[in-house]
Amino acid sequence: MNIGEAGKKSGLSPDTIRFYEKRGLILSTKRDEKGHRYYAENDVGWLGLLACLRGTGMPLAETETFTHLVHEGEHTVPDRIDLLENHRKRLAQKRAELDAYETHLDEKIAYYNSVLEKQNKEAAQ
Amino acid sequence: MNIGEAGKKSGLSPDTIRFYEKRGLILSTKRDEKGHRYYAENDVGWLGLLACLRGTGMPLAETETFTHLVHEGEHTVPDRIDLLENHRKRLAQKRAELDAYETHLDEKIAYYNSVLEKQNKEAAQ
DNA sequence: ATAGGGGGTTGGAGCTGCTCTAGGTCAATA
DNA sequence: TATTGACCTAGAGCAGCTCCAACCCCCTAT
Repeated sequence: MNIGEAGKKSGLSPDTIRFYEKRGLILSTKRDEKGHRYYAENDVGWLGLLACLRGTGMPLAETETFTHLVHEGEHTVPDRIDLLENHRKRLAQKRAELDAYETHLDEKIAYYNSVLEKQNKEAAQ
Repeated sequence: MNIGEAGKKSGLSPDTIRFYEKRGLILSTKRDEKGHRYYAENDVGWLGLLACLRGTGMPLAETETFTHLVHEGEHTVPDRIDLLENHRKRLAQKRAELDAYETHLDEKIAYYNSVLEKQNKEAAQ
């Protein structure tokens, strides 16, 4: 499939895929006779993983490290697990922070609604 | 309190606070006789709200809009509610995406652990 | 009294990670 | 045939910080 479809399936924009390719984050980068990139289902899986890692806040440099590990072969599996588990821990922290922010936001909305109610009451008098 | 303490309490770095000030996002920007910024408890509350909005992904431009509404006075309360509720909806979407990514990540880790186990079994033979 | 450390100030450069633009090729469609 | 649309490239632009140099002021220790 072409880069547009691969983008839709994986959740990355074509621009982002090309950018990642330059940075060495793409495992397979084949071209057809027109020079256009094409991807197999498998490749889209990899793109989806990149989307997942980046979308959960893994820095690009670390995503690069992970890609290198994958390139190096099966003996790097323990290192990959390490890297992903560290990332998962960070993600848990980030989620806790997000929860706190969400509560804060809800409280603010509730507060503004109470202000609005008070304003309406006063206007009715 | 000074900018360092205000930063710690609100979750923003002093650099970020100064940057927001340039962008017009800070309600109160008083200085002491040395030219140093100082903040009251109230101001820190506002900084904390900024941290919350930005930390949940509200674009800076929209945060600016919100600040302008606050400056304009109490009659903008309905607009503020609108803005915050739209943001909350976006946040819910973002959270759903994050949940999906987290599942994806966990699956990947589980997969790598199964690979590792298989490798260990083969090595033991 | 002076040297060092720890806080603050400024303007501006640098960084990350996209995202968009200009200028081009090719294939199909009105 | 001309326009539409999807791809290509190199490189500029943008968001949102983050860091740096160069400076000021106050305090403590030598």
